[in-house]
Amino acid sequence: MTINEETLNLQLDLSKPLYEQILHQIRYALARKDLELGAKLPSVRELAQQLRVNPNTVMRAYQELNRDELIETRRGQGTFITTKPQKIQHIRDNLATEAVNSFIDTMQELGMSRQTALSLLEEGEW
Amino acid sequence: MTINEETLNLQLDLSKPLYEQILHQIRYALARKDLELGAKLPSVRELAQQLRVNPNTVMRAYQELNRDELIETRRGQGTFITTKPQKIQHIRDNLATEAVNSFIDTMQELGMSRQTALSLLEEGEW
Amino acid sequence: MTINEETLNLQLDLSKPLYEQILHQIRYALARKDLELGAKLPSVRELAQQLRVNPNTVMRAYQELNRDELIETRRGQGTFITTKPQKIQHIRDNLATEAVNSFIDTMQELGMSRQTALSLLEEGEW
Amino acid sequence: MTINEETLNLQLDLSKPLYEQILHQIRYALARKDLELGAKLPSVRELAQQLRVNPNTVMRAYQELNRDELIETRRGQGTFITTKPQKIQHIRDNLATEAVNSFIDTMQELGMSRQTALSLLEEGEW
DNA sequence: GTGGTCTAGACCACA
DNA sequence: GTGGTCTAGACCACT
Repeated sequence: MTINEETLNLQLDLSKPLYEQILHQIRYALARKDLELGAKLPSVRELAQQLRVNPNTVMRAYQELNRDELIETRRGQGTFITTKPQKIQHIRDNLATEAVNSFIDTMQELGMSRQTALSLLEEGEW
Repeated sequence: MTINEETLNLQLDLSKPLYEQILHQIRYALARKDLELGAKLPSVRELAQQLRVNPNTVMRAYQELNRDELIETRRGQGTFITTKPQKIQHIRDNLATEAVNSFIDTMQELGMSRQTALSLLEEGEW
Repeated sequence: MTINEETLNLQLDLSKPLYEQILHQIRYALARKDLELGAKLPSVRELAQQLRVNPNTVMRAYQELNRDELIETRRGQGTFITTKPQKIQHIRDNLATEAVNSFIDTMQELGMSRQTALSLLEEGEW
Repeated sequence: MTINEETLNLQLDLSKPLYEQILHQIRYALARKDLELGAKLPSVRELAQQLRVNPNTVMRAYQELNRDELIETRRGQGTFITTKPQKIQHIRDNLATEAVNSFIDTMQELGMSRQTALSLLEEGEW
């Protein structure tokens, strides 16, 4: 029912924007359906302390997740994962579609045929 | 033998770094093998004027392409596309590999199987 | 843990490209292993003020060091020396090899024997 | 008695300043004592045509050699190599000393001992 | 005319 | 406060 920093297992690379990394990793954990609906997330301060980053940095990530209604902040109670499975499904679909489109766009920008692109993908390591 | 702005057909979005867009678009045009080896690119000032950006912005893009030896600048003469086809092939391979890896990484981050990923790609619009 | 301008002790000659001199001197200080790994360099603005040059000039030097991964810049935090000793060793080896090759090339271009070159070196002031 | 472009055998890299390359190569050929004292050099126009560069570029190189009195331009007659062997010896010594000092400086800038520098040189390919 | 360096100063992104 | 992008405009180096 309560998610700790260990479960999130956030890995930060100091050379890249921290709030984007936190945002990205929580968003993908949600999309992967690894996290229980309605569960409580660590508080901003708590997470900030554990990650050794400025609370504003964590707050900014939470705010963006809030905007997408993937999480819900209840004043005085804390921050919780949405209870609406369709929100999760929605973001999952979006991220997948975005990845697909981006891949197709890039291959087209390189002037590669669908054929070629697929065969390159086959060769890739999964 | 001389490439004009029309051939490059650069499209700029003012909300993103301009020099990166110029860099990206010329790089992909080269990787697509659309441009003749050894051909002369528009001068820094000329392209800047046509794109309505500052010459320094164009120069920064050119300098980065120079670093990768995709183009060659000759002071007093202008900027030219490399005459070494292997440099072009190299960047083409790199960009394709990068796209493939990035796609695979993202799908794995979403917990999707190779199977699912491929079927999503099949559905995509080419 | 923090490096100041005094430690770097940069000497600028206004008749040569400033950013190259800053780049050169920091690069050699790193190669000399005079600077602590992971230490914070002066901020772009701070160093610019102390050297009485434009911040862009300092930034350009920092960016090139960044490209070689000798330093790492973290937006909002500052600029730090790499923590990877192999990067430092690598640049040290490169700079030494370059000096050796350049010397040999020049002596050969003058048609001097290995013998003669070495004896000239012996006479030189160390 | 007359030196042609073949004897000079100039190799130009278009990506670097042309006049410097011409200057450098003639200067080193002289220092190497490869060229006969008093011999006639190709005319500015002739050399420019053969190298496919602008005559001004060749002229600039000749001017600098003139300044050092390594060559002598006689109006209406052409350009000739100096007849004074001491001028040639002088430039030879200068170029060698410069190479030696530059090598020593660089090694010192890398904090390397005379010992280390010499052993690196021994390893180098001659 | 072509590229290269530098400045002053504005405005944005991140912590 | 720290780095990043962009502009306008000056001056230099090379062909």
